[in-house]
Order: sequence, then structure tokens, then C-alpha cells
Amino acid sequence: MPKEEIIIKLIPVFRYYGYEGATVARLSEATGLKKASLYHHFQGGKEQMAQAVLEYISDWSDRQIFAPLRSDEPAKKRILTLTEGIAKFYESGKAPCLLAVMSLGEADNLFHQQLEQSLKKWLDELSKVVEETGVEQKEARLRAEEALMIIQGALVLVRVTNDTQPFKRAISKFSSILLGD
Amino acid sequence: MPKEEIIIKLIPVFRYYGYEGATVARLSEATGLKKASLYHHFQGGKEQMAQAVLEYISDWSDRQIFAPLRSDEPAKKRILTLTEGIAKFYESGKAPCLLAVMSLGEADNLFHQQLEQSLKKWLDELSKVVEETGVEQKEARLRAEEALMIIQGALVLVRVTNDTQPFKRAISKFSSILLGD
DNA sequence: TTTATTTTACCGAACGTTTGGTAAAAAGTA
DNA sequence: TACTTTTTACCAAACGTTCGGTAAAATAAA
Repeated sequence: MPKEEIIIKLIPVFRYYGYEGATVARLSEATGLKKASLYHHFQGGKEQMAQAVLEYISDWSDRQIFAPLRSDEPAKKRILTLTEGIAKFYESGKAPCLLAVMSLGEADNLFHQQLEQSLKKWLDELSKVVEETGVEQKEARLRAEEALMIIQGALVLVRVTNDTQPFKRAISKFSSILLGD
Repeated sequence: MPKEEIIIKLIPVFRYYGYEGATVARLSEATGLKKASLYHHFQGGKEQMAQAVLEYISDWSDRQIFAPLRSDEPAKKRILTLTEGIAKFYESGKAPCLLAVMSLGEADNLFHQQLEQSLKKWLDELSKVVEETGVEQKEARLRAEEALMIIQGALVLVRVTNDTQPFKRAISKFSSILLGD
């Protein structure tokens, strides 16, 4: 099995169970590979699997989220495209955010630095495109921050209520916050 | 040691490590009681400890958050008091939300129903007080929802960035969302 | 044949939990 | 009151299970 395919199958386990809840047994079941096969591909064990998943998500974001955000289209249109991307990224609110989930417990000790860096990238990239709509730096930063908060908060609400409606409203708010209504 | 004192010492472990990360060893260390002593107080084991913690937080919220929200003061003032209460509840953003943390992994299977009920209470109580400021039901509900999202999202941002500033801004937004600016 | 991949079988350590017990407090009895 | 019994609170040690991880053998691919 190609490594990328393995990683893709690992992702939802870390996403839904968190680092400590993502046992090697579960990771094995999700990939269809026996434990020892996983250790063949990831000699660093579970930590390396999580690392690979984080890197994969990071690369995926670069390609699917951030690159389109720097296209030559008008800033406002790029923000609307981004909004659709976010909805897919979080599967309409049904998929927890890996970043948020990994910022708890032991995982935070292991990965804090890159989690922080990933979030910083989100803030930076969002800020930048908002600035390009003619908003000054400070205000743009605040809007990026609030937009991310709304999404992260929506993910929690959806998880607890089993209702994706709040996420849809959050997605709508997301773009209106960035665009300033 | 009084049971309440034990529960209070259990809380931060579940809050910071999540259900699966909250090992009995950690719970033992946090309380100062040996494992077997914990099992003396909680025959249902770790699951019962988490249950007790959830109930304690629920009761605490009733007394410290929701009761003041139904006082005889003007609705706007009650909302401002609530805002201060929230800030304390989450220790200015440094303490993760137990509800959000327990909505992941195995804990969600065990406690989903009461987590859902707790969140519903937050939405209901917030909606109600917003309605009392003269806002119609549907709009009040949406404001309550957005206010909770902002707080939940802020907790994630604070956790990842180690910066409580976003939470302070979120707290400010929280009341302005409920009050309609 | 050589190399890469997967599997079975297994390991020590940590997991949540239970056992068997001590010491002190509470309750019952005289 | 004093004595006995019961209950409560706690702990050291061990339980069976599952954890993450490894070694050697079997299989597949080149």
C-alpha cells in the first residue's frame, strides 16, 4: 500500500479520537495493516504516524487552501473560494479539526510548536487576503482571528449537537467577517 | 478527604488531558490518593470519576452562571455579569472547556447525551436573556449560538498560541454579540 | 535472487481494576 | 459511661488486559 494511502487512512483516527485515543490497534484497523506493518512504514511508531498526518494535512492545506488564496483573482472572490474550501476541509462541520484536537494532553507536548506554526500560517494568510480588500493590517488581523474562532467554535457545537446547521451559519459568517459584511 | 475536594482535584486532569489522556495514575497523582482509594470513592472507576466531574461542573454552572442570569436586574446588566462569569469559568482562556474536550473519542460515546443536554442549556439560557432585551426568539437563538462559538473558538486559539489576548477580545465580542453591538 | 512488504508471535510496560488488609471514625449496645 | 460492632477511608500489591513496540518468518515484487 502506498504510504500516502496509509496516511490518508490514519487521518480520521487522530481526528476523531485525538492522539491518546488513537491507539495503534485502531490505527491498524483503519488502515487494514497489522501493527507490525505500520511499524515497518513508521519506525518512529505512533508519534511518527501523527507527525506524518500533521505534515500531510499541512501540505494539503498549502495546495488546496493557501495556494488558491494567492491566485490572481480579486481578493473578494478568493475569500469566497476559500470559504468553500474550508467547508470541504471540515466536511461541513462533521470532521473535528486536527489542530484543535492535537492541542490537548500529551499531543500538545509533542507537537505544540508545529501546531502553533500552522495556526500562525492560517492567521497570516487570512490577514493578508483581507488586507488586499483595502483593510488596514491591524483590523485585518482581528478579522482573521474572529473568523477562525467562529469556525473552531462551530466545530464544537456541531460535534455536541449532531446538527450541521450551526456550521453552515458559521461558514456564512466566516466570509462576512473577513469581508466586513 | 471530602468527596467534593476530590472531584475538584479531578477536574483539571480531565480538562487538560481529555478522557483518554486522564489516566488513573494522573488522577491519583492530582488528588494525592492512591489508585485503590480512588476506587473506594468511585466504584464505577474512571467513568464514574468523569461522570462526577461533569455533574459537578453542571451544578457549578447552575449556581454561578445560570442563576445570576435570572436575577431581577436589567437584562443588559445580567449579560455583562454573565460575561465576567464566563471569563472566570474558563480562567481567561487558559482552561479548556470540559464539554468540548469530552465530545471526542470514547468519552463522546459514554457521555454524548449529557454533553448535548448541557450545551442545550447554555443555548436556551442565553437565548432567553437575549430575548428579554427585546430581541425576537429566532434572532436571539442565533446570537446565543454565535456567542458560544466565539468563546469555544477562542479557547482553541489560546491553547495553540499560548496567548490569552484573543480570549479577551472574544469575551468582549461575546457580550456585544448578545447585546447586538 | 534480492528487496520490499506483510504477517505471526511475542515482549515489557502501562493501562484500568481488584484484592486483601490496616487504622480510625461512627454507630450500636451494655 | 465503656465496650463491641460496623462502616469509612485509605493503601500496598497484584490482577488481567491492552498499550506501544520488536524479531523472525512468510509472502510478494523486482
